[in-house]
Amino acid sequence: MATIGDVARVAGVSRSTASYALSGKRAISLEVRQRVDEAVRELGYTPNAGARALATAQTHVLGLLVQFLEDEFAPAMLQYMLGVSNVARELGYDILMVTDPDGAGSLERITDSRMVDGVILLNVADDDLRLPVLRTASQPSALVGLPADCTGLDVFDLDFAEAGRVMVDHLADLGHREVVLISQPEHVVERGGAYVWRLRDAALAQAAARGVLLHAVYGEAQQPAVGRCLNDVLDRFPTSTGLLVHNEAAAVALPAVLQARGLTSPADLSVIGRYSDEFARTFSLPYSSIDSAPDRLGRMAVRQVVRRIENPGLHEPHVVRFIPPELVDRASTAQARSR
Amino acid sequence: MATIGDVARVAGVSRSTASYALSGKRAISLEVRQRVDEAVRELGYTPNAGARALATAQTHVLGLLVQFLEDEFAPAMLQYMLGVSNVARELGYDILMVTDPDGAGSLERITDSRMVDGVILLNVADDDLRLPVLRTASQPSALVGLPADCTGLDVFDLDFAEAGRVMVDHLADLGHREVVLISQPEHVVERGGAYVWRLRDAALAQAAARGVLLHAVYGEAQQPAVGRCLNDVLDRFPTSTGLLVHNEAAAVALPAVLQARGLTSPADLSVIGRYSDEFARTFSLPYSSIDSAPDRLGRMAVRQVVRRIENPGLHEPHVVRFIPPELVDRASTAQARSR
DNA sequence: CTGAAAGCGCTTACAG
DNA sequence: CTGAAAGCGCTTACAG
Repeated sequence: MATIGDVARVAGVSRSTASYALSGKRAISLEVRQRVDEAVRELGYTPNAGARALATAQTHVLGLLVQFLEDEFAPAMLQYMLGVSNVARELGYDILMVTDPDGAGSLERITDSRMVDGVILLNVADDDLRLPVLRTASQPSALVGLPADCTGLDVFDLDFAEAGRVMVDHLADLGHREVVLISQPEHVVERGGAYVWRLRDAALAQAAARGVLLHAVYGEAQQPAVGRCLNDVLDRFPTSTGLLVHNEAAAVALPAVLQARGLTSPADLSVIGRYSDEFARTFSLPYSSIDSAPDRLGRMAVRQVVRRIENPGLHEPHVVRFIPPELVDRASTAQARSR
Repeated sequence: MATIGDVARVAGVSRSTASYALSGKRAISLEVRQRVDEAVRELGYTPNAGARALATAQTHVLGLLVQFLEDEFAPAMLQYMLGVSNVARELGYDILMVTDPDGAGSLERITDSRMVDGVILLNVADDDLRLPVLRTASQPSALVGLPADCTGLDVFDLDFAEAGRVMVDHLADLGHREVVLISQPEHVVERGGAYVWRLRDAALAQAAARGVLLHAVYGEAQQPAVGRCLNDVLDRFPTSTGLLVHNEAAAVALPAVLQARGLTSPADLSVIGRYSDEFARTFSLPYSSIDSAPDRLGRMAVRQVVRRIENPGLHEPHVVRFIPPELVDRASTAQARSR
């Protein structure tokens, strides 16, 4: 493999001149620049990333920490990963993907060894073990998901509380008086998935305020439990006219369950989910939904990390940014009537 | 951040001794080893990955090239990615994930700049633009998926031809005389997805040999086209008693379609899919299937690349390895009867 | 506008 | 069993 020394020799200049000609960091005579460019072409020269990283203390790599947990629906995570990866590439960064179940350990490893310039954390838990590591790391980072303590962290998340209110308001406005909310499995909450109760508690409060009876239940994440759970809920709350689905696996399973019971939405049941547009397309989900906007959140997180990486001077205060929920109407809700 | 120089100073030894004490590459007195270990702990020392890569010409990073194409079902790719990522970690490698649509360009970039020690390619096309790049790269690589020309490449794939035969045999043995095969969208074939016709052609040949009338049709990859297509197929071939689904999106959509038409499997229709166990679980697919074994293929590919990386001496011939299809019985097939 | 030199943080022959 | 030194391939002050 050709080195910059080879380029310099072929172009008949010093290594520093060759380097500057390539980086454009100082003025170079047209003639020299052309000779260098020519040498680069001739040799097929590409700078060695490791050497550059060592010299500049910048790897142009971002760590992406994902966890695939049993009680979460894996395909939903993919959306976030792709969002992050695509934006990173636009901004000139590569992605080191870490799927290790021992997130904290891996995080420490990739930051301490300076493999990455910054880090993006997905599926953040309330009391995430990775956060202490992150706070002592010297690289900037951003979270997608809200932990209990945001001190010293940049955090991006959907405003789940507002999402809960929007869902309830939407059905209340249509005259629904009894509604069921199916959340993620209870285990997700125990593990620190605060978004579950953030949405649920706000929904409950709003329901109370609007005079709506809201039954909040935990769902399941894997089949066949999901299907059973949905049937169970429909059996237990026969007079409910609305269904809020804060659970991707349940949303995916719902069409078959409704069909089996001879129910149609919105005629028999008004349904609102919470998933991205892309997700709805992939699984052909016919329900209106609060857009979880994974691409947008991924984009915000990456941008923020890159800003901090590239402007080490500015010590801007850390931000906690909630994006407002948007209801994508797929005509799965209607005026309430009894089932 | 502490360097090995700091460690050496604190331990009162030379940098080389500190380095050897850590790598274990030469005998070190117990006392010195302890002093070095103590210094490492005290300073929280972690070797700088870039510097090590420069010195050893090994990054311990593997490139993982994935493409998310419109006409493929994204969640199916995830299985392969996780398989690769997990095995890589077991073997001490990190994953640089590249999702760039310009696979060839990205591949050249990460190999030429020596960001990776080796490369794993997913969704390989018959005439894949990335292959010429791979052949000139100095790092070893492995493909999951069979291209037209395997020269100089290590290739791992499911034996799709045999899979087609197994599917047909299974139904033929049960007395089915007319069967439909739904493949991936035609566009996948045009793009070079040879696995589609490898399975189809073998299925057609076997069907002819067994006296089975096999209708081979292309499916769709996205809703709502998938559902329409399935209904269409069931309308067009009303006397078929078996359905072979070589199309993840169609498999996911099938339960709802059958239910809507009042059909049950296997009573009304014997169904065999082709997807992994994990996929079946995630989507609650009740159909027997040829296991696509993404984890196993990922594991084989990574192992092979790592073997080549770590034994640069042995110039073993390249391998093209097909794994034999296994039918996972989920009781969705039965003796043929007319619909 | 260009060059010689130092330095980034490691590893590993070479010497003793 | 240990150390001094060279080298991996870049970048970037320092000098002219």
